[in-house]
Amino acid sequence: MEAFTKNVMARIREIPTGHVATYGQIARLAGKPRGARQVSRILHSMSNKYKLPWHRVINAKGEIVIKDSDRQKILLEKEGVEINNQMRINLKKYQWMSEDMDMEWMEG
DNA sequence: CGTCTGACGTGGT
DNA sequence: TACCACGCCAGAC
Repeated sequence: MEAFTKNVMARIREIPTGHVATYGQIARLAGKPRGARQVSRILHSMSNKYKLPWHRVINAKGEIVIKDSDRQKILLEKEGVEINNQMRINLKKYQWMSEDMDMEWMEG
């Protein structure tokens, strides 16, 4: 298994309950800014085996895009994350602000 | 090895 | 805001 893959799993475990992170965010934290797709692959193949909080990872638009979206929606709602009918989450409100993103909210 | 496949991101329209 | 095209790169085969 690649070091990157291990990093990704470690980062996913750091996502706090009640918050979400995007695939790209996890990829950056794990050292590969362009590795978002790999994060999705890792989730798909390892989340079961390694018991990862896979439901806390969504795309950059704040949407749940997987087939089993209802399952993910339920898991997130149990943690207090609001999701609308379009399977969308308010990232401003629920995104996990990890160390590499401390400039995000300075734009205004 | 070479080729294909995504639970994605970004920039252009 | 929504949609499209293209780049990305670890695994499966």
